[in-house]
Amino acid sequence: MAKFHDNRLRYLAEAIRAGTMRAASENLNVAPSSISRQIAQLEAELGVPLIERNRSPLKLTEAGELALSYFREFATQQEVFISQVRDLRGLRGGTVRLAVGEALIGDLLLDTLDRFMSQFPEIRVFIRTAGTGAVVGLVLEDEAHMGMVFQPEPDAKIRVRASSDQPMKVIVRPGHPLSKRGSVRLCDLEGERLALPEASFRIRQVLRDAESEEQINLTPVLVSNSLMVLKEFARSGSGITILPVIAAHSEIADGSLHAVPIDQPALMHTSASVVTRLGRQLPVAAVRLLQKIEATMPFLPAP
Amino acid sequence: MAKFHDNRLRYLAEAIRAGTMRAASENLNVAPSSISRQIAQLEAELGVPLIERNRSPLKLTEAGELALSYFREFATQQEVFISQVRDLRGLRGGTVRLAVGEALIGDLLLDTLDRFMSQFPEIRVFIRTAGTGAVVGLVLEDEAHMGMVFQPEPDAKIRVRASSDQPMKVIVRPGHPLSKRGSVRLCDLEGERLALPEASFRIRQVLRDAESEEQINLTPVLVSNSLMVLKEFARSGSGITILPVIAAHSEIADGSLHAVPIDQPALMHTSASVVTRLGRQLPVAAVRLLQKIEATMPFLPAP
DNA sequence: AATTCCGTTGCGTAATTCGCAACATGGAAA
DNA sequence: TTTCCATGTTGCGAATTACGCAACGGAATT
Repeated sequence: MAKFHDNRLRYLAEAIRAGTMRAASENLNVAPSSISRQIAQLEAELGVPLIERNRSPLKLTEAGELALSYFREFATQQEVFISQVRDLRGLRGGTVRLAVGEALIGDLLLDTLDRFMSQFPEIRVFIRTAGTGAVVGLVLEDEAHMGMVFQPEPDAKIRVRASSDQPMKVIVRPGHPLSKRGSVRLCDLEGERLALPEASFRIRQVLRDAESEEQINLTPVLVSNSLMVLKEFARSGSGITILPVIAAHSEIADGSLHAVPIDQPALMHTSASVVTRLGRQLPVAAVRLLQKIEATMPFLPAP
Repeated sequence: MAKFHDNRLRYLAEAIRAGTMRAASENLNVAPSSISRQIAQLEAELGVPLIERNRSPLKLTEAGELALSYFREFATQQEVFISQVRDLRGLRGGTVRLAVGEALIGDLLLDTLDRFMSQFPEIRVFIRTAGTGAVVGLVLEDEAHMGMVFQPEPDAKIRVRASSDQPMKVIVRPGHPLSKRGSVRLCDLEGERLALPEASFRIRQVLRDAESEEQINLTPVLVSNSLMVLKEFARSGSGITILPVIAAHSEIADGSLHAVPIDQPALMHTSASVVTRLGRQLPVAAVRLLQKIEATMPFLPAP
């Protein structure tokens, strides 16, 4: 009977992640020879090559892909198990790895995170911010337990645990002519000095869809990869920007910015979601954080 | 980081299954000392006792239950993985373990199984017959990949993959007075000489529910744990019996027995189901058999 | 009180895995 | 083309780990 000493697969996974066996050997603090041997031995046991030889960076064969996804499943299961045991011992520790889209990393999230961490002081939290696509990738590869993203594209391997409406609105300085209006249409903005995120941002993609539906073309005068810059641009009165409300939550709350609804279906029905990989069990610590987020933030449980 | 050399958990699982470490040591062909040591070491790594000492047969602690169910998950995942690799190598082999309720083990199943086995000659099939409850138990403990049962009780951990209506009917010899009628009511049978399965059979339990709804009491003159005996009793003309139609499928098809519908909701809406453990992935071989069963037998895909 | 079956522990042995070093190979730069 | 650098692979001795055998202590049964 095969004995998949977990090291075999772990070495394989790290070798792929790092690109070369030698890099993996440093990350894992083992000799390169061990990596090579264990992978070769695993191939012998399975009777199938797992990596394509004579290539750099390392590339998996079809069987290798199977092995890697099996290892990921195995690893998350083990993580859940040891987490449950720890919890049963009364040790309330644990680790949560969270990936957050740029638009959502604001006071709203940080406040609930603060409360969470003071309620469970032993739980360590890792937060990684990235673009929507990268966040989804981190979740799919089990490098993050949960992801919080704005308007993720539907994906069969992604499970939406919670989601809340986050319409995109025009963000203006109080006193700006537009701030008087109850709502604006997209074409009303054509004359305005507009600041927008870079084209890679999901916010921008959603906006582009709306533009083509309205058959107009918005050309920004300022483009940035920092939402802070966009908001500062609006606050200074130099012009306006368009963001999901959560991205400017605190500024809207303290009155330094004002949000005007846009009368455009594609922009009104956007939402922010908490997502996990489909089929993945979460460690106890992650479950607690998820519950906290569902309870504290204006998120509604998914159907 | 913990290294759960799979042996540790395998020894624990077998020790529990067998009841004592010594019995497990014989089943696994290892010294009893190894069993004891590996379990002790696992406990040390986890920091939690897994079995209650000074007890015979061995009993798991709460953490032990966690460990065992983790091991089961791990084992089925590994099985799926090696099965996928085998399949990818072009070796069409594999093993399917099937648990079948007594009422369903008839020509219908055996014929489709025959066709399946000649289409995939390299796949080995294990069939185990048992009562409805035992079949469900085998599925829940991963000792069978799939179970085929008559009217299983709803269970949160059980997933119904397919199911077909299998009403219970009166089984009589052709020419019997009842065989002329299009349907009978339960009270019509009170005077008849009746043969029924033992009280432990699910068939009998369903029937009992129907009796109390109609407020009558059927007393059999013959009780057996063999459905064959009941059918022979009816065929000889000594009396009648009540069975789901699938249990007498071949006899009804060749005309040696006749089935008369019973006008009683609880008996008309019974069904037979193919079930698996919720969340369990199936090896390729098992998937193939499942597809065959869905396609060939009068089963409809579950919603 | 004697017996039996159980789990546990000490100790020497066998099997795996590892690190170090030398070797083979392939692609990029000179 | 040749040189050179980084990578994967293999040989060998050391370290770690799992194992079998035998003896021991405890609990239940006869």
